[in-house]
Amino acid sequence: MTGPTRTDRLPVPPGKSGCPINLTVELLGDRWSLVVLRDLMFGGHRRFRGLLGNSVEGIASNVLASRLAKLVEAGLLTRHDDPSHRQKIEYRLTEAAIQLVPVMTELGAWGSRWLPASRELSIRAELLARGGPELGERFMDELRAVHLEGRPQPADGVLAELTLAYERAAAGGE
Amino acid sequence: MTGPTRTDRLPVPPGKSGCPINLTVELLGDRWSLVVLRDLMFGGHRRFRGLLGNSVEGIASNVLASRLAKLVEAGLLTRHDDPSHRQKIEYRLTEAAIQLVPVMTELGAWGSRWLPASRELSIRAELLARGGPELGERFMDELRAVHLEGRPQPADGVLAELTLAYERAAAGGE
DNA sequence: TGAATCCGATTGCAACCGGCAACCGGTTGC
DNA sequence: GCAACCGGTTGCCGGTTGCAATCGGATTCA
Repeated sequence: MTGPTRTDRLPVPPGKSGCPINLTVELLGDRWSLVVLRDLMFGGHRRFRGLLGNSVEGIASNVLASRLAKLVEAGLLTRHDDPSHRQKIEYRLTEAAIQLVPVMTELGAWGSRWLPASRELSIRAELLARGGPELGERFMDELRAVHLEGRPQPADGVLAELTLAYERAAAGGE
Repeated sequence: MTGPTRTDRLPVPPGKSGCPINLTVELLGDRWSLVVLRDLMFGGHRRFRGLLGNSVEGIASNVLASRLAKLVEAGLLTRHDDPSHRQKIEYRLTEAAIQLVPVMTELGAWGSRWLPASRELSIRAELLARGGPELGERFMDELRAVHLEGRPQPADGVLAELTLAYERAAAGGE
């Protein structure tokens, strides 16, 4: 149930180039879009303040606001009010965003191979890459359960495994 | 023979974040870097004028110049003088850039699924994605032969197959 | 010898984007 | 009532980007 049919395609206004790589770069090729999506996928944060403060890189609030708006408009995120707290807004990944998991996996694998990534953070990326498409599918199913169906984050899921491995490395390696 | 060892790592000046995804986005997450690499991989162009004029999107010459310089400095491209023509300069992919093939594959697959990519150009992306890691490895070996060892572009290689499929689609579909 | 052409860029200019810090109105818990 | 917290907004500024014109050198051709 992962392959979209024709009607699943997002209604994006036509650019000049029909090249799929170029279109993806036009949409996500900036300093922050993929970082925001990364934090929504792996960081567990789903609200403005969480995304603002807890990322390692320190995005500015105006940039975060504009990126969230752009990603919502592009159909990669949805906004959800929290009924218990009128001001709290949750951003959830859509199916299109969840299907970016393989892209993230490859980006992470490449970066951990060729760029000076920290060992702890590389471990998550390498685990995910080594797990192959099967692990990716499991992770995507987990994201679907949480972001599309609103289920709680499972304590024994893929993300928990990755985080555990990261924390073990951070504790043991430093 | 594709996994780099420790000494293969590029000497990139340390940023603030050790996250492999963020580092990759910092390096390649702009409007043009991946497009230039795409044209070097799939377009067959290896010189300034070819990259300037033959891409669908129309990059400006100053931006192309600065991207090429950045990619050379980052270790993703190398410059080669043409002995027969002192002004002609060939840009060739390095091993690090060649290993971006899986990233390109996933970006193309995602874009062709979720963005309004043209059918002809999507066909190449989908063929490459459907070929799985085996086709990716074949393509990377082909790129190694051409860009690292200086061999001529094989007429029966992966790129030729993809281009043929694209041309068939362009001719038959329009 | 000279002119046309091609080569990899560079320059000047305007628009835009990102980083920074201060601030906003509304909501919640105490 | 009040401090803390919520998702943002505003203004400022420097760097980056897009765009068009142009550059000096190298090659080709007559």
